Order: sequence, then C-alpha cells, then structure tokens
Amino acid sequence: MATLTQILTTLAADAFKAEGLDPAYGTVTTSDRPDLAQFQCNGALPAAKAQKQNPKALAEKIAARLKADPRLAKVEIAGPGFINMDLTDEALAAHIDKLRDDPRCGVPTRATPQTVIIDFGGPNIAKTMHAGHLRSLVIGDALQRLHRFMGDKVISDVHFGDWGLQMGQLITELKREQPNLPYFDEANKGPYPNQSPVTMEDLERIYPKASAACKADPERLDEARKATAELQAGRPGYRALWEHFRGVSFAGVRREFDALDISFDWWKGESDVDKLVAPMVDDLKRRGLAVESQGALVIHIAEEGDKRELPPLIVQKSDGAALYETTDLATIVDRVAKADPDLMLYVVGQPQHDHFEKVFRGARKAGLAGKATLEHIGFGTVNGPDGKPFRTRAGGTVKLFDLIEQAKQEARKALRELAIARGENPPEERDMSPEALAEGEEIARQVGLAAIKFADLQNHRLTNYVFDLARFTKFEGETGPYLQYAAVRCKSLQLKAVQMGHWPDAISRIESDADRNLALTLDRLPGAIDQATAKRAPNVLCSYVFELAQAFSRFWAAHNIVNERDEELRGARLSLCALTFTALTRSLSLLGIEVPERM
RNA sequence: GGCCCCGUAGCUCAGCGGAUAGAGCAACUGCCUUCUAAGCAGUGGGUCGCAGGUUCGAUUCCUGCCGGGGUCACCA
Repeated sequence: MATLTQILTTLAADAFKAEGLDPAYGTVTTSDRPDLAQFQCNGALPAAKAQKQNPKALAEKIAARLKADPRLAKVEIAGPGFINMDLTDEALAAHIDKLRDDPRCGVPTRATPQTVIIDFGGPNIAKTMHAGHLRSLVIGDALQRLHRFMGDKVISDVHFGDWGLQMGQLITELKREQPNLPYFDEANKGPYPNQSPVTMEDLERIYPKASAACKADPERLDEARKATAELQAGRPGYRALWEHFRGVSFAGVRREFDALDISFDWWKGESDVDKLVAPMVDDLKRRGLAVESQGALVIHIAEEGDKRELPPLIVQKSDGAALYETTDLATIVDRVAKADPDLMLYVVGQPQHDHFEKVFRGARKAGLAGKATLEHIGFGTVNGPDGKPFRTRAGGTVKLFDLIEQAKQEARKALRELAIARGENPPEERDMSPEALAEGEEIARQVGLAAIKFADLQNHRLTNYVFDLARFTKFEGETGPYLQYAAVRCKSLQLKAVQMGHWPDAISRIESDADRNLALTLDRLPGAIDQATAKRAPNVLCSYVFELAQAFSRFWAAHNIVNERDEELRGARLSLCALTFTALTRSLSLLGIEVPERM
C-alpha cells in the first residue's frame, strides 16, 4: 500500500507533468513546519529556476491543479514558492483504516528481492569478544533484520578470524607452556585426544602473552610465522590443535550471541577459504594482475584521479603465507560461487576503511565479485566517560558478556525504582516465588538488552558515543526502556478495553490534534524503514520509533479512551492504539529489541 | 606530512541544498480521587569550529585554515 507522501507525490507529479514539467519535481514530503501544514512540495523552486519562471507563479499553477483533489483540505503557497498541503480528516482516516490488520504496517516487500550477504561480528579465536564488538553485532543484526523484512534473501556470516598469524602465536606459546603435548611431536601423526588441552580462559591468557612476546622478540615472531605457515600447509598436529582452539572459541562466542539474541546463517571463517587461496593467487598471477613487489605478491589498485595514494593490495606475503587481504579476497570468490549475491555489506569499524577500499578495488579489478556491490559499513568507537575507547579501570578491554550482565543489573535496579515510583511495594527477591523471580529476570534481560542496543543504534553509525549505562537504562528520554514502556502501556490499554467489552473498530473519525498527529506518524513507518535500509542507518528507524512513542503518549494523555462514551470514536481510537502497538513492536523487533509482556 | 572521519544548545546527539536548525538530558512553570505521571503541556537556552566561494537560497556542496580522533604494504 502506498503511503500518504507517495500518494501525494503521484498527485503533484501529475500536476507538474500537466504543466509540461518533469514529474520528478512533484516530490512531496512530510512538512518541516508542522505548524503550517502536514505535507509540503518544494518542486516549484527548482522547476522555476530551470524554466526561468517566477517560482511563486509556478507554484500557484501547480496548487490550482492540486486543489481539484477532494482529499486535500488545504493547498497553500508559502515563502518563495513552497506548496503546503493538508489532508481532510476523512481522507486521513480512510487511509489509516486500511492499515488495520496489516502485520507489516503498510511496508511493502521489495519488487525485486536481492541476495544480500552481511558480514559482521568478526570474532577472533582466542579473544573473548569485548565492548568493541558490540557495534558490529548490533548494527549488523539490525541490517540483517531490515533486509529480511524488506523481502531480501539475507545471509549473515560471522567471518571468524581463525587463520592468521595469531594461530601461530598461540601454537608456539602453548608449546612453551606444555611442550610434551602430542600435537608438537612431528613423529606423531595422530590420532590426537578429543579433549581440548586448553579452555577459553587459557586461550585468553596465552594470546596476549604470545602477542607481546612476538612484538618484543623478532626471533619469537619468526617462530610464530613459521608455525602459521606449517598450520596452513597442513601439519597434522597443528591442525588438530587448531581444531580445539576453534571449538573452544566457538562455544564462547555462541554464548554471547545467544545473550544478545543475534544469530548467523553462516559460521564461516578465514580458514574456510584456505583451499581457494592458491588457485586464486595462481589465476591472478597468470592474468598479470598480481605482480611481485619487494618480495611480496601485490595487486596495484591505484586508480586514475585518486586523491590519496593507496598502497597496493598484498595477496601473498614474502614468506608465502596468506594474510587477511588474501582471505578477504578469497572469501568474495567463495561467496559469489555459493550465493552470487547482489550486495555484500561489511559491518566493520571505520579504521579499516582503507583495507576494504583496497580489497574492493582488487576484487573489482580482477572481476571476482560477480554482480555484487561491495560496501564497507563503518562505525565509530564506543567510548568511556573520558571520551576515549571504553576500557576497564585497569585499562583492559571490557568483555561483552560482562557488559550485558551489567546492563541486566542496571535494568533490574531501574525496574525496581519504577515499581516504587508507581507506588507499588516490590517484594524483596528472597520473598518472591520462583515464577515471579523468573519473570522478573526475563524482563530485566529484555530491558537491559534494549538499553544497550537502542543506545548504540540511535547514534549515527560513524559517530563515536559515550557508553553510560545509567543513562541508557532510564525509562525517561530517548531510551530503549522508554520505548518498551510505551509499547507495554499501549498493550495494557487494549487489555483493559477488552476487559470492559470494548473492541477496536473502523477508523472512521479523526477529531483531535492528537488523533491526527498519531495517524500521520503511523503512516511514516514504511518511509523510515526504507530510509534506514537504503542508508544502512538504523538510527533513522530509532528516531522514528521515538517520535511514534511520543505521538502515542500525547494521544494517551489527551484522551481517556476506554471511558469514551461515543462508541464510534472509541472504536476508532482503540484501532489507532492497536496499530501503534503493532508499529512499535515491529520497529523495535527490526532493531533487535523485544517488548516485554509487562513492566 | 598525505589521506579518512568528526566539530551543531551547559551535556549526549539528530538533521546534511530550502521556510523560524531539532530531540533527549539538565534548569524552570503548570497538570495525578479517571486506561501505568519515569508521562503530558509549556518556558529559557545556538554567530551550526573559523574564513572564503558556488547558489534565488548553505548547518548541508567546494576550497583553505584551526581543533579532536584514526590511518599510512607484508598484524587483524
């Protein structure tokens, strides 16, 4: 179903066309000046410029044509030639009434669905995910939900970091600690123990140690490089050990994904494309695209008219090993072979922008990407109160799992304060039944997640933001919990109405400013979803949901709905309420946020 | 030094060619015997970093400068 701005755009486009002008000038948008009108069309200004006409006179001509439509209550010219329009309440009511019982809230599915691969999360073996991973996960998940809702075929891929130098660093460090393990004995070709010799905690401890040692000692680094190359060449003991590293790491990462309610279609990693590397490199060499430079094999990706000098893309290190440029390129080959996507999105921090620019250029130059458009979806950092990237007081990274736990904790506190403020007397936990405890726990989980997800998504991707849990978990202001609360109020109102024997009915009347404003806001959901998806900017949807919640709160404060005596009006308002609940729930779910049963 | 991102209200951030630049928080003023008042209605608060340019019109586009962050071939 077309939205009101779309319907009015068609109308205005026809008017411009009738004047012999480009219909594209007919774009109608929600008014920037809600005090003056509901909708506006600015097309007369550029059109008049192109035609060397008086903009006001042209606007008058267009307006005269628009006035003929009975759905418009008002068509006015303002300022230099803005055309302002208001709908009649009848037309607005009739339009919104059609949205009733549409679980998609008027959002159409795409005419030509696309295959989209979204690469996000990007955990590494041996490294517990930390606060820095939050943005990739939350933004990537929102994008995956949005594209899926639009009807695209989405494949999300965690793209595990399981194949670089860090593997050699881990192997060699473990060898120092436990040299007698069978994996290090070259004579032992297996089989090896099923039980992992290390836990996630071991890996977490070993990795930084190895990394630091390699930094300090070139010989130690060489050793790690050699082990990496041997692993990649298929040395059985290293291979078996590496499988254990992976198993342990996967289990750890899965725990965090579950905690965040985020799932992936593909659990692929750099290692999965290992077999593709050699043939790809050979092919690039044969075609003269990859050339030798300073001992390494590179693709020159500088382009005509470059403002900056991009270093070449390294396909193979001088020691013959693959590095992440190589696996990224091979991953493109793999994805094209498996899914032939129209679009690939890489939700990775902004500092890696140049890396992706290089890889994308290399892929395009070598024709590896098929029909796919490749896009880096960068994002800024999560900062602490000092404005610097989020750290613990000791200076270490903040673990993602701890962050989620803290959010739950804060949510629990906030919920308790909410109950107290409401005049309830919440019992102490020890006095609660197991059922009540479990329910409270579930609500705290949902609210805590909403708090961190919404806080992350409401900022534009590229801006760095300050992580402030106390602020995020507040039920007031532009927060996830406030939105959940609005949705829950909406639902409780409906339940109350049903208990009184009142049911939603046709939206046949729109009477107050609050009715009108809520109806107009509901119609903007498809536009918000479209923009958020097209711009890969979930913050667009965030500000929309907030505005919807505000419009609902105003509506709620302005009318006592369940006690409305006018049956027709009551039915219409209950329908507006039902629509709002669907729209809120839908929008929040696209952001990865659940609405609790009650709060 | 080259390049990329950012600089908007006291604070946290939207907006990115159009009318009087917005929201939340904080401050102040009203409104709870009625569907959840952590809500609603309202007030105050800004040379949109600075200087030029393009345009009928610039916070938005271009150039230069200042300030913050990032990055500059064999780590990811």
